[in-house]
Amino acid sequence: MGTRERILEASLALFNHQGSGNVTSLDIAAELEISPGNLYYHYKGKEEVIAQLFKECELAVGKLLARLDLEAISEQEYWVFLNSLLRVCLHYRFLFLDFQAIEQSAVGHRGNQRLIKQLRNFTAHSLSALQKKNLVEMSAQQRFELADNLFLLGLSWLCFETTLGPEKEEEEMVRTGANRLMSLVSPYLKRQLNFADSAQ
Amino acid sequence: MGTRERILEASLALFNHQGSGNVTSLDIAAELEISPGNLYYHYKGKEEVIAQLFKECELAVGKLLARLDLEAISEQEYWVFLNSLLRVCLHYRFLFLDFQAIEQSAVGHRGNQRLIKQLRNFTAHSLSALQKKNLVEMSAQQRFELADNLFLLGLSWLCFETTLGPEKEEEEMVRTGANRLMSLVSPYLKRQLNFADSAQ
Amino acid sequence: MGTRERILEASLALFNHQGSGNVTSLDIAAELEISPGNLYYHYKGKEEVIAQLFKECELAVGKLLARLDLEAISEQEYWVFLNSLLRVCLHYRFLFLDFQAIEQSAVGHRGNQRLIKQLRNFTAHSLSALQKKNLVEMSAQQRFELADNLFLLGLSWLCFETTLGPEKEEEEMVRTGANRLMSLVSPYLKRQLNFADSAQ
Amino acid sequence: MGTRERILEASLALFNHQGSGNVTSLDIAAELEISPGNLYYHYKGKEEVIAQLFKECELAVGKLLARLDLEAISEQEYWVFLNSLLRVCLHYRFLFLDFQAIEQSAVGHRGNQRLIKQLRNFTAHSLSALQKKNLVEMSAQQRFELADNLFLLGLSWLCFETTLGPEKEEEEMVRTGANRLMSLVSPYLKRQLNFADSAQ
DNA sequence: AATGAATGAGCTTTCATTCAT
DNA sequence: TATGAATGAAAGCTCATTCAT
Repeated sequence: MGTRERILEASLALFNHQGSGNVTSLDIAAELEISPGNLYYHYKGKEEVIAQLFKECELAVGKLLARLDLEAISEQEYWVFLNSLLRVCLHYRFLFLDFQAIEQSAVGHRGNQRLIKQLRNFTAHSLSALQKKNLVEMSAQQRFELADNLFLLGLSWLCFETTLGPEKEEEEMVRTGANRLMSLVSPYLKRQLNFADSAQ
Repeated sequence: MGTRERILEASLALFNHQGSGNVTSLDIAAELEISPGNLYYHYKGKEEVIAQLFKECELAVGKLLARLDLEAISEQEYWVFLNSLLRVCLHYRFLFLDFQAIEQSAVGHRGNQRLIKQLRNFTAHSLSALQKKNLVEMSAQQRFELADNLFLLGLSWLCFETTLGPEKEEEEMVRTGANRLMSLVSPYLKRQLNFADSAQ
Repeated sequence: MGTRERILEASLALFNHQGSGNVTSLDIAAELEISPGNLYYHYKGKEEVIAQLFKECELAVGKLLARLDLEAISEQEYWVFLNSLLRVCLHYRFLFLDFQAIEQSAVGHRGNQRLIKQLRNFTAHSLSALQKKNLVEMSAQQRFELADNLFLLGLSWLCFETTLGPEKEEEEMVRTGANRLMSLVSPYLKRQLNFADSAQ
Repeated sequence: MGTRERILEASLALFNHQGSGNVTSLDIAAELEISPGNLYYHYKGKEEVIAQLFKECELAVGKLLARLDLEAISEQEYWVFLNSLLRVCLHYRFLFLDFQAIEQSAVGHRGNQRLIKQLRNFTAHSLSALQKKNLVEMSAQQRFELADNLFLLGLSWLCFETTLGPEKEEEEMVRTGANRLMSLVSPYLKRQLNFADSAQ
């Protein structure tokens, strides 16, 4: 793997564990055992590394959402999709945990708003699709509130699982998160959804 | 008001708006138009200011929770209480928004865990009380999940309201937050709760 | 003398001797035996020090020129004045020697152009005054050329005296420079000017 | 053209436009679209490039002066020669503009002094020749002063034309410079010199 | 209590230069 | 010849903290 990629990888790991504000560019260089000059040869600074990671995350989320046809997919497929989405967010979790810091940086406001919008659209559309399939029963007001709550819980779950809770395997964390989200929807369901195959 | 208090006040305002990581001790001194030396006369540093604010917050939450007898209070009283609790969290919101940063500081881990525990206990006990009064109907598993979700939403609502959403009055924000929490409980309620008087 | 002033003084000396490009902010701090942090406490950086010195120079030149009434003064007075002006330029000579470097800096273009304009105006007005007093005889074209040449020689004399020539006392240098300028005018003079008293 | 030559050419252009101090070795490599390694394959560094350019300039000036027989040439020939000399100085102008920087470099002092000496000799000899031909009338003192002034103006004219004045064609600049120098001599001339043919 | 100049450690960044390929 | 990743020294700058007054 090239140094450019190794820098991203190591930075992501450090950012996720210590928060981007607690990691200096020398830390990253030291972790990779490269010189500070070499780091700056590949990226103009920590800012640019974060920006690149942000792009990666946005791209990954975008790709997932692009190929999603909420009205066509089965319940099992939806469950798999939800897990994938949370997996991506977990992978780039420092972006969500250090929200305020990122917000004030160069990537900043614009990028965040775009990403957030995509995720909020996803929760809203998910509920709409459920309703069209006559799987849930709720008022427009309830649907609106629930979509927001799902989105927020999707973000904060990261915080809970990584900062507050006990250490877990990533996959275990993803599953827990997805279940947590589904538990918000479940009281409105007309029947139990069938996730049998995938929710091993 | 004494300088010690003014420092806390100004620091809190700056921390809440810019994130504790983006505020230097000189910023605080400048805001108050006092010398940096004077700041250090009163507190050993930014860390100690944060620690003091943390203590204040913990104390405020503790006081609220101490005089709460969940089984004895009316629905209106509960509503009032919930608003008060969120008001306190909103007041000290940087503590929750900069969670990871605080976690790594001197106040750090211990304190956070204590505060978090108190809040999680509160959501769990609230649901227990509702159940004892036969106002909700849910399984033990559901109760457990819902308590966790309430707690998480209580935390993340802060992030949403202050960083993501449009600017609002503090009281407006508190009410929105409380409603958001209640919307999580409402599908399980046997009857609409009566918050009429206080939810002006 | 305060540290702010001592910084200016030491910087000016270093800049004049080594060229502003060959002096680092640490050099200045070392020269004064103060910490780099202290230097930055007083000035945001080398740029700001240069900007301040530039302002001082511009002010000094401006003050001299402001109280000059070319048509009213005697030949002796003019000679004294010319010496004063060259003394100021010599004092801040790095500004003229590192012209290109300054030009590209923050103070840069604007400031330089202003200062240059003042000095060029001075040479042009000087010749006009001489002509009004019927002391010189030249065509408009000649006057224009000579004014430009005087100005250029006034600038380059600094280079010659400090970089190329042998070391001299400042006062000696000033006198040499003034004589050099006068030697450009002398072929056009109808009679020898009387600087006797002051040209000690 | 070989890479060695292209490096000199590109460096000269960059140095002339931005000043040698504001051009890094990476800038030069980037301008040529070659790798920094390749630059260092041909020259040990920026210093050596400057040294080489200095040599070229000294050589060019030397050649011009070597084949000059001041007492034998016509007025037209002298005019052509003067233009050639200024053309060379203009071509390598950064050497004169960044005088102080060059002075402190490896090429430095020695080289500068040699080059300067050649040029000063030229102005002095030019005036002597004019006098021998009985074309000017001046005292020894005047001749000495004028020679110095011509030399200084020859240097500073570069600064004026490139940094201060409006943009011009190179040939236009050369002609302006030569005229400027002649205007210094003209008051001493017994008759107008005949440059008719060449001063198109 | 309060001031504000001073410190020094450590961070970010730049750049001339090297070296394996 | 040429590449371009890598190095390391040094510059610029920030900031928590101290200290004499």
